[in-house]
Amino acid sequence: MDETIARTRDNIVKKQALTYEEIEAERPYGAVDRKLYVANLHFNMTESQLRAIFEPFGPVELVQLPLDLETGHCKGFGFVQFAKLEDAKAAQSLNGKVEIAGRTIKVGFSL
DNA sequence: GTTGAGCGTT
Repeated sequence: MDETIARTRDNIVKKQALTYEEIEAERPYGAVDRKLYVANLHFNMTESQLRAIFEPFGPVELVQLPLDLETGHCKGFGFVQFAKLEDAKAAQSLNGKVEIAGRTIKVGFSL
């Protein structure tokens, strides 16, 4: 009986681990529901600049600016992930309203 | 050292 319990426990552990990996596989870029896609950025925009723009809405968990490994510059778009969904929704209102380095940024939820 | 719609390397 003890062995059965131990085996069941192991199965539960493995099941949880598998489920976690499945989640990771389905969400390779993290919490997409709390992440905003920010486009029309100036090419020398940096993560700290981007963070500074969105932080007033709430805690920013993650800022990503995919870099072109050839030039080392950002591709002109990025991602801002908030700790709370409500903050992300509030920050979405910046779409078309904020101009940085002469360019009006686009803000929308990540795909 | 340039460009300009779009959804990402870890």
